[in-house]
Amino acid sequence: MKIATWNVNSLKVRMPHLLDWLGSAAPDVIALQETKTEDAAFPRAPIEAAGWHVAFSGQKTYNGVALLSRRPGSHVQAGMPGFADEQKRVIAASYGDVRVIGAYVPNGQAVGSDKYEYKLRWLEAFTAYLRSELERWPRLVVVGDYNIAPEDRDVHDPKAWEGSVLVSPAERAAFRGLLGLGLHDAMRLFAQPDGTYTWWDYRAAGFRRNLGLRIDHILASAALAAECQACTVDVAPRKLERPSDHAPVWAEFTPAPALP
DNA sequence: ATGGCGCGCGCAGCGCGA
Repeated sequence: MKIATWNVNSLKVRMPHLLDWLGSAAPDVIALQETKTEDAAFPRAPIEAAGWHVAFSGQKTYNGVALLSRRPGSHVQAGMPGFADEQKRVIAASYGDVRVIGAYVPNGQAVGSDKYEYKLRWLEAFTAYLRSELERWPRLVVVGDYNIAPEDRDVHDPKAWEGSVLVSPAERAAFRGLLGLGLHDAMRLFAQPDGTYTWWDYRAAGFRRNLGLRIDHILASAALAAECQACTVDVAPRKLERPSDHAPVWAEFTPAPALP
């Protein structure tokens, strides 16, 4: 089972890139972030015409998440129960016994800002939510734009970024808290080249110079981490005309064959 | 990298992203 995540930075604008990538990469499930589309205007037709089932939770202009899958999901849930939030940032569905949660973690804008405080509160609620989801769904994958670069090796210039939003100690502690639930960073299950990132600033030729951050992640519960065969960033779509500033990330999970 | 771009909204220029 191939599970992917991609912050598309506007689903409407990125539709051609998305459909191309779905065709070539052929994931079973992909989580999208920053669809920036209210539900009534969600462009289901071209997606369904390409053979995908969809679940989505969006709003005008900002945020918005979706799950696209080859087979229909069950137990679809938007948002986190018990955390009232106008901002559409979470959607979950199950595919067989595999639970997939797609998340768009708040950016936080600047350390100490109201948006940063909201980010930390949000991450606290997310941690509690994942704890309860793990109890119900031991085969859990949590994917999305976490807006956190977990370690210095996930940052092109750790000195320049030190202490700023996306790398601040409190954000990194929150990320470690997610790992502490028993989730595993799928990318780190395999050796990766130095300078493996998932986001590059549009400005200053950030991508060409590989001035990036690794902030999009696939976290897998122990049961699924044991079945993870690969995890990769596909930078190809970032090279296209009018790209998203994020690249898709995917992981392949294959259960061990049953003993004879 | 002080910013530089790209998005939505809406028709000018601003808020936001990371």
